Amino acid sequence: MEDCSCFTEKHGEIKRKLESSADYKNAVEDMSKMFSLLGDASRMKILLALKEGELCVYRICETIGGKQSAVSQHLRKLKDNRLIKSRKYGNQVLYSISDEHVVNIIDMALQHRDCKD
Amino acid sequence: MEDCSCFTEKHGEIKRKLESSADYKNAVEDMSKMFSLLGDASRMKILLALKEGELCVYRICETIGGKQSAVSQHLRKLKDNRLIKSRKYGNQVLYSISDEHVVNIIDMALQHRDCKD
DNA sequence: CCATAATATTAGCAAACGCTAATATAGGTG
DNA sequence: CACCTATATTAGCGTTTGCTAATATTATGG
Repeated sequence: MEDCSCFTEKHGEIKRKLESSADYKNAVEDMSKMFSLLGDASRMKILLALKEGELCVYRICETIGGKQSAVSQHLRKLKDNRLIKSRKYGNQVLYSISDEHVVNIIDMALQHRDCKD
Repeated sequence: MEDCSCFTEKHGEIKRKLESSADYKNAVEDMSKMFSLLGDASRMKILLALKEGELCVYRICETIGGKQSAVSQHLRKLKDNRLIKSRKYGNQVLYSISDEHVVNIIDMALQHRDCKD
């Protein structure tokens, strides 16, 4: 346990950063927060739909097959964390993906999935 | 609502797939499952540590500052979902990242984070 | 074998989460 | 203004999640 050779200098660096770098700790929090938002099937469906272009709430519900209230709550979370943005259009609100990184991450996950089949 | 112009052919395609393609539905489930695993700060720390090379459980605990039991449970989840793999080395078990896609996704998220600062 | 070290597992609990149903808000139209 | 449509918000509930503490398992060394 003391002579455990698996622990390298690079691991020590991570340990140090996790212990004393507020910046690194924030990065970890932010990343896991973002992933937890992607980690829900309903929100993933919403993002997959919005990847094809902006949509109003009603159409999102229709596309993913969810109730308006639930969808609205998901949209708020996604928007609060800047994964999506919205604009008003008359009576309705049009949502779209705000961050291309998100698209890239989802695409990469899709690829990842495809490779396994 | 009926004449809503935001809904395009591509959205319709997503809708159709979500309704009738078992494959697509599975992909959505798998992706969100994987993201939910990344969506926990403790597990993210573990993966960041393992990104630097394989580690035994004791050292993982030390690196991320977590209790053995909790870490062990996280490791099991990560392993069950093939994000990490393990090999026995005498008394101990060495864990490492099993899927390079995971590394890529984390790296991309790190980039994403850095851009925001 | 026995003792110890490393890891895994289990039960129980508190917090977080996602959903539903109900209600509120706000814009568009007669 | 009154009404209707689109969206947002809230409260309440059942489920899931991650943690701790305790216990079990497995391997090594005397």
